[in-house]
Amino acid sequence: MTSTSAAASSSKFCFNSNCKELKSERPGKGWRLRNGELAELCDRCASVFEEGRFCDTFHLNVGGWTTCESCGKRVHSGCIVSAHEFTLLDPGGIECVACSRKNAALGSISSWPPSLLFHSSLSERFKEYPAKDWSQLPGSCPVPWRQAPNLFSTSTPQPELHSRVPYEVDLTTGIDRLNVSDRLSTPSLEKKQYEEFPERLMNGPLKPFARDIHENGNAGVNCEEQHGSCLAKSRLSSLKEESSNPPLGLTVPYTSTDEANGQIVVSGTHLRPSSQPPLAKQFNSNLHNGLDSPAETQIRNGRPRPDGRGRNQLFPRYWPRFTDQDLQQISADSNSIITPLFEKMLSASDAGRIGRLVLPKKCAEAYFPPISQPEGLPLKVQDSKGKEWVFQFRFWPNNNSRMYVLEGVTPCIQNMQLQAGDVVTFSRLEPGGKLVMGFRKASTASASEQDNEVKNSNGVSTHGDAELADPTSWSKVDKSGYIAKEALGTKLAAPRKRKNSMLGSKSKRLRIDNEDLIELKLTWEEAQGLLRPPPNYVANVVLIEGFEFEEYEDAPVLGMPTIFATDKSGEKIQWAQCNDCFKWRKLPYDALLPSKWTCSSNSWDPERSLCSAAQELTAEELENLVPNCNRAASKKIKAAKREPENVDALEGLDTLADLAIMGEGGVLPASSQATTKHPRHRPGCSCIVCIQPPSGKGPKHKQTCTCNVCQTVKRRFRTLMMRREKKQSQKEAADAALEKQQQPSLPDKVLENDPLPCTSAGNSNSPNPKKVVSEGLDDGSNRVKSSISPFKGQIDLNIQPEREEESSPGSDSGSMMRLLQDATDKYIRQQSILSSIGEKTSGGTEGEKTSNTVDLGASHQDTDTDPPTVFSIKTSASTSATG
DNA sequence: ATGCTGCATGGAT
DNA sequence: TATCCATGCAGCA
Repeated sequence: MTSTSAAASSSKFCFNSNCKELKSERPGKGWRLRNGELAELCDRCASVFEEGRFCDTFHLNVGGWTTCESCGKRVHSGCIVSAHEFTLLDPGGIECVACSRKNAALGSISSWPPSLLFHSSLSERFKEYPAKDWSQLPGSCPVPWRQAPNLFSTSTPQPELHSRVPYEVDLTTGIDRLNVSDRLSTPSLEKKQYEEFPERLMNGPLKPFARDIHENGNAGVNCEEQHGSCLAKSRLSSLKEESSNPPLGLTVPYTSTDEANGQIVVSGTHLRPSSQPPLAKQFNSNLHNGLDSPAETQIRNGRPRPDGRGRNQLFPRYWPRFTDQDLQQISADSNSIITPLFEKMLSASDAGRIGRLVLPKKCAEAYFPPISQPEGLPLKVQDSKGKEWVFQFRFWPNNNSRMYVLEGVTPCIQNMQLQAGDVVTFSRLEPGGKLVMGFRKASTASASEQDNEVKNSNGVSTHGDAELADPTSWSKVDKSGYIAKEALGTKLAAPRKRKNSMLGSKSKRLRIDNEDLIELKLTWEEAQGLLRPPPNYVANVVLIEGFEFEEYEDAPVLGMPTIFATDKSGEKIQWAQCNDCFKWRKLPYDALLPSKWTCSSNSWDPERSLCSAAQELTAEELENLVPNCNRAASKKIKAAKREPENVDALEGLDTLADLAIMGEGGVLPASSQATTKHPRHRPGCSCIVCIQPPSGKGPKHKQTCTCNVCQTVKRRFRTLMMRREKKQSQKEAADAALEKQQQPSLPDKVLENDPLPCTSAGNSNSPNPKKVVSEGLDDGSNRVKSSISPFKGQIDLNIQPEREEESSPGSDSGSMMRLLQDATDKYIRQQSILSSIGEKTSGGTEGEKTSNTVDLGASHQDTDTDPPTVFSIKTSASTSATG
């Protein structure tokens, strides 16, 4: 057969053995051969085939004719050419396609495409040649015979076809889809498994999509039960292969939620009689009796389908949850049905400029054509707008496995305006089997989409803008740096960020991640800067080390980033940008803005309470304001390089900077770390990583240095301390409830000189940050340092607010910490003095005090000239974040 | 210098 | 443990 079929394309003559005509230059295509190729026919035979009269014309005198049990029509049931023209009936006999459809529409029992009979062989074949010959499947494939076992064992790869033929399933037949869907079925047919099947079926809220019939069953080509048992066995065996993973695709979150409300009906209840394959209804009826449905469900819903290796369970995160409205619209408009296949949340890499979308392996193997060559093949995908894209579907060898990617997705991604965190969905449009790519925005999903959205089973929540903007939601949001960053409006680079648990690793990559961690913490700090008091809430002002802090019992709101400045008259003001017109409006210095603010809310300046009002700030002035932060940093660095006094500056703050990083990250970064910029950092990034000159380069810093690095380090230090204090404060409050208060809050001096750091006995009900800090130093080394520190705040730089559960840096941390502490002590003392006299002295000082609210990246200013501000810290938030 | 390509790495599951 | 997959990165154009 192989040789025969091979002749299909090589011979000059029509493939019809009853015809001796020469093929034309562009021979007509007939039935699909077992090797996947299409029989090439002369024009006449092709025409006859197309009209469905091939067997009638050429095989009349050949055996194998059977009569349809319903209508009596004769069908050449033993012929590859007519394989799709009939279905096999359970009691025996056959039914022609028309009758099969009709009966299916009437709710008859399940039918299976005859091709399913070969599934075991098919899957077996795919097991051996997982990527062979599937490129042909997309084309019209009226017969399943190409999957015949002997073929599988002898078939030869045809990479040329793979690379030539874009994947676009022919609408006229569905067998290809059947193959697509079931090609992963496993071969073993164990009766035992079959017997288990119904039970398993009933276990879950299985409500498969009617459309599965399509997927399995070739668009209306009805095949009957007789094969069903066989098929079922085959499928059951597949299921069993996954038995180690009971959830399989059977109890599917979205199945349980879709049909009920019709939201995911994409392929089910929205079917129209006109287009809905009769089998659909039939299928549903099967569901009710629990037979066969699980497998169907699994397939239909894009649930895990066993692959040749028997390990093809799709992870829940890839389960399609819904089809976006556009897709549904397409479905409605085109009288077609959409079957969600899978979805994937875009990673930073996916959404990046490389244009490569990594496909989940199992999804790729389950729903995309098999590819044997790394080059893969072009894949046509239609987007939700109907626009067609051609991606290169290919793979890379990877650890004896494959990594599937779609290349060239950048235009599409951009067209859809997708970013990391957004979700792309892959569906199949029926009839036709065309791949359709939809999407779901992570942050701007439409209301309807949000409504439709089933709660994410894997816990990935899609935060809408509203949710983020909603102060009440803030408290629900994890107070991690990521969320904070998100809250700040910064796009999340990797929504499903891997847990950072590689501290101490020597790997460069891990070190980079450490830096990432640092940045995240800075982000938290930035988030603090955005916190605003809740409306009508009077904060408790706490003075800590000369700094005023506002404490809130309730969650503060996320305020809008503003630019603090001083106007020409010397008055302290701030600039805020309207969310609508983006004009900058001058506001009182103490104005507190909601996270979204528009001109209409500008009650301070009625003349500019409309977006139409001109902007007071000139472009030049604005330019001076906005980029100040980064410009100033670079200026300072440059200036420092020029200034001899800076060149030979003490290493104190340098050390402080390093140690602060170490403190954050838990390890002292290697010298190379400071030079390794994480890709996430962009020009203009003002985080500690980016503003640090490469190790060994850049200026040395004096204690009085006011460069950005020093300021940032100091600022961070303070923030850390504050967070620590707050946590301790809360802890103390809790402890206080249990312990007798032995002593009122101790004067600073007492604490300073208290050689016994264990001062829990001296707890005070009123939070005393200074004392709290010392109380929090339950680590032995910390205690020592605290006791020897002249620093009245008893701040131990070894504290890692974010890592309180972790031990302090390594054994050598002591000396480093001393250095750090020394530097910090000096610095803090200076700060205290400057603060107490209320002078606006060095920019560094002022910057220190304001940076937490001001240094918010692009929209915030360099802190040099900013007036003192207060920290807006939500006690509970801090606690939850650190605890 | 820049972007692309193919593969390697390693954390997460 | 094996596998997946996000991402880094060397080599190349």
